[in-house]
Amino acid sequence: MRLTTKGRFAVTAMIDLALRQQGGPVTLSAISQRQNISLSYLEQLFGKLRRHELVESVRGPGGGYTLSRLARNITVADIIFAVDEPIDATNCGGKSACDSGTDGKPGICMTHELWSTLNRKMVDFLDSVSLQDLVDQQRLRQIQEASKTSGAGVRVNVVGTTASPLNTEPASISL
Amino acid sequence: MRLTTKGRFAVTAMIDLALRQQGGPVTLSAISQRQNISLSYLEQLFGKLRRHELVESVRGPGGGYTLSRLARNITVADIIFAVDEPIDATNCGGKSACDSGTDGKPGICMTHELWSTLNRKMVDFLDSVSLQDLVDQQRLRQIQEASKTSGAGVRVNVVGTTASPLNTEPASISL
DNA sequence: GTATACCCAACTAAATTACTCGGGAATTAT
DNA sequence: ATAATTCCCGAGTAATTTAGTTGGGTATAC
Repeated sequence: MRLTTKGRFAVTAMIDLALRQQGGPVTLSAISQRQNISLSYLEQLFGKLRRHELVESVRGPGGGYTLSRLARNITVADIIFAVDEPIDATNCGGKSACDSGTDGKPGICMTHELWSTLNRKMVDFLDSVSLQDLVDQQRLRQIQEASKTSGAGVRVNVVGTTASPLNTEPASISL
Repeated sequence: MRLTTKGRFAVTAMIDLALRQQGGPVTLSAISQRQNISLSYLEQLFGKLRRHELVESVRGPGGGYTLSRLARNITVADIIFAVDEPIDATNCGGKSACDSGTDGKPGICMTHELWSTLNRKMVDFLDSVSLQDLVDQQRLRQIQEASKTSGAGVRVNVVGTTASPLNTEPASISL
């Protein structure tokens, strides 16, 4: 699992899409302007997202992209794997004396195994965070931002946010 | 936080160092041969690790590198940050109309904020995994590997492994 | 039939990765 | 002293990735 700015672009664009798609398909040019990502780059990313069946496209005027599943059922790991196909982590693949150290000790090829546990844990973690979690978090931020400018005291009870690694704050927040 | 093969090389080399340093300083050429990483590349990585005070160097014959702290007190996040200094995640830094969307809605600059929660959670996770956790995991694998070849039934009680995200298996394993 | 919008392939500049080369400087052993 | 070992450092470099451009298409709504 790699984690680069490419994956960040994809996740950011998917959050933008999830936040806006209730009004019909969202165009890439709109996402491009809002998120400041070049249109052609978005086209490439969404080509991969579509081929991995995370989004669906509608052509023609009024067209754009929609999520092909509920945001709750799309994980960050799904998005990152779609745009950033995994590389093989072996760098001694049949190359040299892989299973014998030079010091005579009964060496095991560590390079194959050392990273795997951590990598699997990372994937598990990113798979536990859904797009909906990030959308909820973003909506919370927007509400908090609005409260700072208005100054009016409003109590908002956020429901439907299931327990997730991202929801460490209580669901009911005072504004 | 980026997660590339560069960070994987650094973590792998640090596990190798932690596994061997009880016999004095470990040379980079030994790590290079065992882990199949070029010596000069290791020198660059360990230059950064040393400047971030994760390792200490001893020059001359019999020299090499040792950990500058206990493996328990070095986290994966420490290593990755040392070799892969973080980039700024803002791509609209003072560039254009950052706080107003083109659709007239009271847009907040999402690009600044969208990734931050996930990124912080990733850092928290990688900061919860210590080098010692990975060493313990690797030692367990070596014992399990040895038991497959010998076939003798031995019960090993692994102590001193504090609870961590990586130690999901019971500490006492039957071989 | 025209504007919208997705679709696609090739190309490119800049950055990063992983590595090589060629020297130093500090330390130990002889 | 001298030699061997090992860290230290900077410059250079081929391959890859990133992020973007260009220039076309195709499907659809009006």
